[in-house]
Amino acid sequence: MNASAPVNEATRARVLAVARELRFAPNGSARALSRRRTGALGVVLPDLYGEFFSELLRGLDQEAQRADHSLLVSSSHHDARGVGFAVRAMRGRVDGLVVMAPEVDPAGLVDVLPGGVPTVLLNAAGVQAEIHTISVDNAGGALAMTRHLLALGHRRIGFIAGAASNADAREREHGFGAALSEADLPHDQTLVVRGDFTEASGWRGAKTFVALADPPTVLFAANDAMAVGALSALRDSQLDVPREMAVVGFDDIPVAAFLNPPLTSVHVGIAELGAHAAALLLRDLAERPPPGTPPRHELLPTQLAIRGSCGSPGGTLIPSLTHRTARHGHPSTSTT
Amino acid sequence: MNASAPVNEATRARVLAVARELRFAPNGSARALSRRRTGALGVVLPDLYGEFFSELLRGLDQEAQRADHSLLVSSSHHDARGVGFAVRAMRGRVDGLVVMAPEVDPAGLVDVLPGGVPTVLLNAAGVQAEIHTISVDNAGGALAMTRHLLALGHRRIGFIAGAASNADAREREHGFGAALSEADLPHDQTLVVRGDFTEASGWRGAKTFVALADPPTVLFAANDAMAVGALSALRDSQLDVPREMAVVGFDDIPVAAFLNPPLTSVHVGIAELGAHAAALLLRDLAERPPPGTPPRHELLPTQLAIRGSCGSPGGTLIPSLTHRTARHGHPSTSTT
DNA sequence: TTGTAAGCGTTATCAG
DNA sequence: CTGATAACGCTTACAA
Repeated sequence: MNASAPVNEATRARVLAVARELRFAPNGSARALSRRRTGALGVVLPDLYGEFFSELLRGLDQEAQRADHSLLVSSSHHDARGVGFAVRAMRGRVDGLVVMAPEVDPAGLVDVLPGGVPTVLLNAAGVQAEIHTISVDNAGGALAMTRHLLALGHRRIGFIAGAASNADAREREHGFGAALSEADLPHDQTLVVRGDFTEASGWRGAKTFVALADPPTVLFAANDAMAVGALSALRDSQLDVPREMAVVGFDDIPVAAFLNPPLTSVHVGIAELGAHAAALLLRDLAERPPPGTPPRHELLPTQLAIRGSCGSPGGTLIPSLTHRTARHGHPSTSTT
Repeated sequence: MNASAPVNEATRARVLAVARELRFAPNGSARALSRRRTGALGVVLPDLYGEFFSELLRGLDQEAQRADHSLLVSSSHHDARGVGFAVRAMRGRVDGLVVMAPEVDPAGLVDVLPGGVPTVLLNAAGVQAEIHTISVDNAGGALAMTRHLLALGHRRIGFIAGAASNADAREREHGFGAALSEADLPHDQTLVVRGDFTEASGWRGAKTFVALADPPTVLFAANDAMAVGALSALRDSQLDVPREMAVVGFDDIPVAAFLNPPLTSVHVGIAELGAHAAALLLRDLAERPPPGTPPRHELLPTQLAIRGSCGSPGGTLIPSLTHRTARHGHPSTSTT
C-alpha cells in the first residue's frame, strides 16, 4: 500500500480491494513509531485570539499541507514552564516544532526545548543556541512608521504600547523611541500608555489620550488590534480620523485595509512568516543537514502600508503618501 | 512516572532524577499506540482565513486544553474526497474528530468518516447517521435580523449572499427569504448578489448595489467579513452609514463591535460552538457511552447584536433598538 | 515476487 | 512493591 516495493499488479489490486472493503486506514501512531516520522509539525503559541495568529496558522498550514503534514497546535503558553510542558507533550508526535513565546526569556526558552527535533523560534531574536530563528523587524518597522509620522508633520505622537512583558511590544516601543531621539524630540512619558494587544486596551488607551489637556495629533498603536480599538474610541469621542486625530497600527492584519478609515499600518507578512517557518522545518526534514550545520537566523523586513488613517496635523494631506492604495483598484491588495 | 502503580518513594525519586538528567520525554506515538489514547482531537476545516475560524479554534483549544488534549488541525478541505483524505490521515492520531465542511453534501460526508472515532459534525444539520452534530441556527438568525430590518422600516434590503455551494450561506439566504415572504414582500432578484464570504466580495457586492437605479436602504451581508467589505465600499462611495445606506452582518466576529460604525450583526457564539464540540467529544471519551446511545443533534441559537450600523431609512433611529450597546460601557461587551 | 520476523518506545499484566 | 514479558499496529530487512 505504500508502494515501497515491487508488487504483482494482481496482488496489489486484491490487497487494495480488501482494504477498501474493510475501510482500512493505517494507524497513525503505529506508523509514526515505526518509520520515525509523524507527518505533523508542532505549533506552540501564546494565544489564539485575533487575526494575527489566524494568519500565522494559515501560513503554517499552507506550507505544511504542501508536504502532506498537519499541524499539532497548542496555545496559551505564557511562561517557560508552560512552553516546556507543551513541547514535551509533543515529543514523538511531531517532526518539527514552531515555537512563539514573546513573553518568555529566550535563554530560558532554549533550556526547555528538547533536542533532536528541528525547531524554529519565532520572534526570539538574540538566541545564541543552535536553533533556527525567524523574527519580524519590530524595531525597524516602528522606526520607519514613526519617521513617516514625523515627516507628515506630527510632533506629538501618542504611543499605545503593548505589555512590558512582551518582547515584540518592547522592540516596537524601542523603535518608536529611536525615531524620537533621531529627531531630537523629547520622550514624553505622558505620550505612552500601555495596553495588552487587545482591541479593548487600544480603546482605553485612546480615551486616555483624548482626555489629555494637550492631546497628541496621532496615535501609534503597537499592533492593529489596539489600533482598531483606538479608531472605535475616537469615533465614540466624535473625533474625525485623521483630521482631528490620526491613527496608525502595526501588523497590517487583513482587515486593516477595510477599516474606516483604512488603517495605515506596518505591514508584516504574517502568513509568509508562518509559511517560511514551516518551509525551513520541512527542508531540514527532507535534507537532514549534517550535525554542525549552523542554524538560520532570519529577520523578516516590514513595509509601510500607507492608507487613509494617518494624516498631517494641519489637515494638509500629502496625496502621494496617504492615497497610495490598491494595486488592482481594490482595498484587499492595498499594501505597498 | 505515570503514577499508575504504588512505588517506593525512594525508587520514584531515583527514576525521576535520572529522567531529568537524561532530559527524557516519553515518545507520544509509542505512548498512544500502547494506551490506545492519543491526547489529541482532530479538527478538519474548509479554511483558516479570518476571525471566524480563529475564534472557532480558540474555543476548541480552550476546552481541549482543560482535558490536556491538543488539536491536530487540517484545513482547505472543500470536497468529500479531501475531507476523507484528511480524516483518514488522522486515524490513530486523534481520539476524536471535529469536522466542518459546509461545502460538502452531509450524506456523502458521512460515507468518508471512519467508524470507531467519536465525531462531531459542525453545521451539517440534517445528517441521519449516528453522529453528533452541532449547528448554528443560520435560518433563524437571518430571519430574526430581516424582521428587525423590516421593523425599522426598511423595505428594500440588499442581500449579499455567500457561495451557493456553501450550506451555511444557503440557510442564511433562506432565512432572509422567509422573512420577506412573511411580510408579503417580493423576492426581488436584483436585490441579491452573491459573494464568497470574503471582505473583497462584500466590497464588490456593495458596489453593485450602490450602482443600482433604485438602491436598497440597507445591505444584509451573509457574514461579517463581507459586511466589513461593504462598509469599506460605502465609505469609498461617500455614503454615510447608516443614514444613506445601512449595513448588517452575520457571525458577530470580535472586531464587529469596534467597526466604524459598530456593526449590527447576528451574534453567533463561535468560540462556544468550538468549546461545545470539544466538550462533547471529551465527554464521550471519558464516559465511553454504550453502543446504541443516540447521538446529540444540537442547534446553537443566535441573538441579534444591535449596534450603530443599521438605521431606519427615514433617518428616524429607534433608540431602544439601535442603541442597545455595551453592558459594561465598553464595545467589546456590547452584544446583547 | 512473496512471506516472516524483528523492532519502533511505551503500557499493562502478571508472576515474584 | 519490583522485575519480566507480551501486546499496541505498523515498517523494514531478509530469507524463501
